[in-house]
Amino acid sequence: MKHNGLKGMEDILPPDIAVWQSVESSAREIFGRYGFQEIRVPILESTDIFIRGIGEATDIVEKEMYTFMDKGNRSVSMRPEGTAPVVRSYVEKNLHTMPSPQKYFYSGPMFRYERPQKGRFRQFYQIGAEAFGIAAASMDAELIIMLKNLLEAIGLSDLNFEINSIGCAACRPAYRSALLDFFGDRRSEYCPDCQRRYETNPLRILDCKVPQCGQLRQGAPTVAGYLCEDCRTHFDEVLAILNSFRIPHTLNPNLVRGLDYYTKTTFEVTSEHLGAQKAVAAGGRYDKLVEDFGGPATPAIGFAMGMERIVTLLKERSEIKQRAPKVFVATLGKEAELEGFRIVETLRAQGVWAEQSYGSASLKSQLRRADRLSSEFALIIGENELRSGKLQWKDLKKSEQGEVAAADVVSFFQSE
RNA sequence: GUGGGUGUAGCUCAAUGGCAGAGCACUGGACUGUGGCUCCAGUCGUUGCGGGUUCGAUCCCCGUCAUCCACCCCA
Repeated sequence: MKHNGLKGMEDILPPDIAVWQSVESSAREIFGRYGFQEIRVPILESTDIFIRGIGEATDIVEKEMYTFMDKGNRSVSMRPEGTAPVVRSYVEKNLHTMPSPQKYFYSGPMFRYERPQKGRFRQFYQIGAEAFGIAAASMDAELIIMLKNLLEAIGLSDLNFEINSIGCAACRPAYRSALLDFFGDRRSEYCPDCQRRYETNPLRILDCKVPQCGQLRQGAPTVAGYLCEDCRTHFDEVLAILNSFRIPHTLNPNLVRGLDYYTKTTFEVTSEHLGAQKAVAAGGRYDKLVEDFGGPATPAIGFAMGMERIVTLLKERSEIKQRAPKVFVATLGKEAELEGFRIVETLRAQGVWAEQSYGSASLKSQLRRADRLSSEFALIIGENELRSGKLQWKDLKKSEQGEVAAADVVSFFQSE
């Protein structure tokens, strides 16, 4: 009986895994320089932290969560994103008592029950960063610059940075009602999805892809005109810093983040080389969330990167190189086999990747295996070599061969 | 949840209403202790599954499942 993995759940195998590891280690390295420390939070959380955090009326909460009752009859959910659990932890562990800002990053799987498509999976991996305690625009800018530095470090420099401000609790209601007024006039002419959005999330009408809707919304009020004094100056400062650091970015007044908790700055990094799911990273400020979770009023901002999408781009850009052993030890006869095993272990103990041939086979087939592993060298041990104490080495790339004393094998391969 | 494309060997894909194929990969040999290149041979299939039409279906029809892409939504 053959079993299949679940829909939208992918295996990550070598050699791809090397790309994942290199992105993760770059993230660790660069986040570290910015003072972001790793935080590991559970995959399973009480359902209500996502309802509170992401928003009751969002698709994620309404229809995409893996939610079930545990054996204690509590409703639990597999995390569909990382911010809500981190905020829960920040509040629960009283991390606001630590010096501000507190900066954290996380890495791991998220789960959403959606139809898979290019760049979208039911289990997908995010690396995210969250900074708590600073309201200043320099925090926004620092986070965006850090993200850019990371993406460039891993070899992605042709990405689009889009940025917007969606206001705060003080100014968003006015903007929202202005939009409702505008859309309401010709509401029946919009697509069915937009008519639904009119009720659920009118800001979404702004980035509807239906051409008809694009026409109709010409002249719609923009968020810029409705930002309050505080949001306006904050956004201007963010942009001013990005400009002074020469960080290319596009103002996108239609950039609407779907999660309820966002305030003020929102941003998204997209690629032209992906399918419809082209956002490789996205984030924004969420100045009210900590308070909503029962903590002290604490401004915060964060982002998350979609690992699969980043790995897709990196794989397009360069061949993944297979790891290959330094030396493959081929042996003939029982005695040589044991001696070979000893040498392999000695090499490994000294940090050299060595492979052995596991039992008897013709020398030909052993060398064929060495070649298939792309081993750099073969080391041949047979009766002659045992007798003389001189082992045959062969450089499989250059097709050169020579001998080396058994006692010198380690230094030979270490220096080669 | 909605719409469309695709399901044939381990992989990439042919084929015809009439015996299911190729390339790659794999194993062995040519080469008895020397890989790659070449040549030769060999292994691998309920043509996704179920039903229907037909003398006969991998092909046509219906259903179903899987998968991919797109919508919705989102990293």
